[in-house]
Amino acid sequence: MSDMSNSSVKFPPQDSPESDYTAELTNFELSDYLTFDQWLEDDQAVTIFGAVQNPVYRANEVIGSEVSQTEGPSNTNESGGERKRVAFKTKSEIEILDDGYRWRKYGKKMVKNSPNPRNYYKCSMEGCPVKKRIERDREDPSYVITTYEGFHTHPSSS
DNA sequence: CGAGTTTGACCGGCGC
DNA sequence: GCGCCGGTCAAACTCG
Repeated sequence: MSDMSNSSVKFPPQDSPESDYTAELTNFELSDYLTFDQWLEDDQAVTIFGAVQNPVYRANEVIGSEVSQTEGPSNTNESGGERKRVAFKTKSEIEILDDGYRWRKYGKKMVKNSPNPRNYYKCSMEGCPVKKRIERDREDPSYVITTYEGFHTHPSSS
């Protein structure tokens, strides 16, 4: 499968109405093998998918803003353990989405509940605790589940 | 030559 | 206490 004539990452929102993605995320069913602390709200998801062609890039901005606003009023404020885990599903044929950051793959694991392997990425920048987990949907291989953990403390440099 | 990828091994938590 | 399962490490290899 190599129908990617464009070198740039292209997302299919143009092909389908964004409302379709909204419904997709709204009716998304959380699998048993997936345990996320938080999923993107419908509103955020809609904004993300309808704003740019690269939802991952938007997701990073959303995560950063959310953490900035969340930091402070926390009854369980761990010492320097501020990590935000956000996950969302995207319809894409490729799993390596260019979000403006450089990632280094540090592991691949085969989950039992899914015939597809799970890839573990970490930001190449040292001091950046951001980790990314990419996995394909078990029922819809056309969908890619991306999970971000933490947020970048440095500007994106592609 | 170096950064990044690959792959199996290792480890720690949890359930039984 | 043992086995399963998910996550990480690290040595070797590949590619630019």
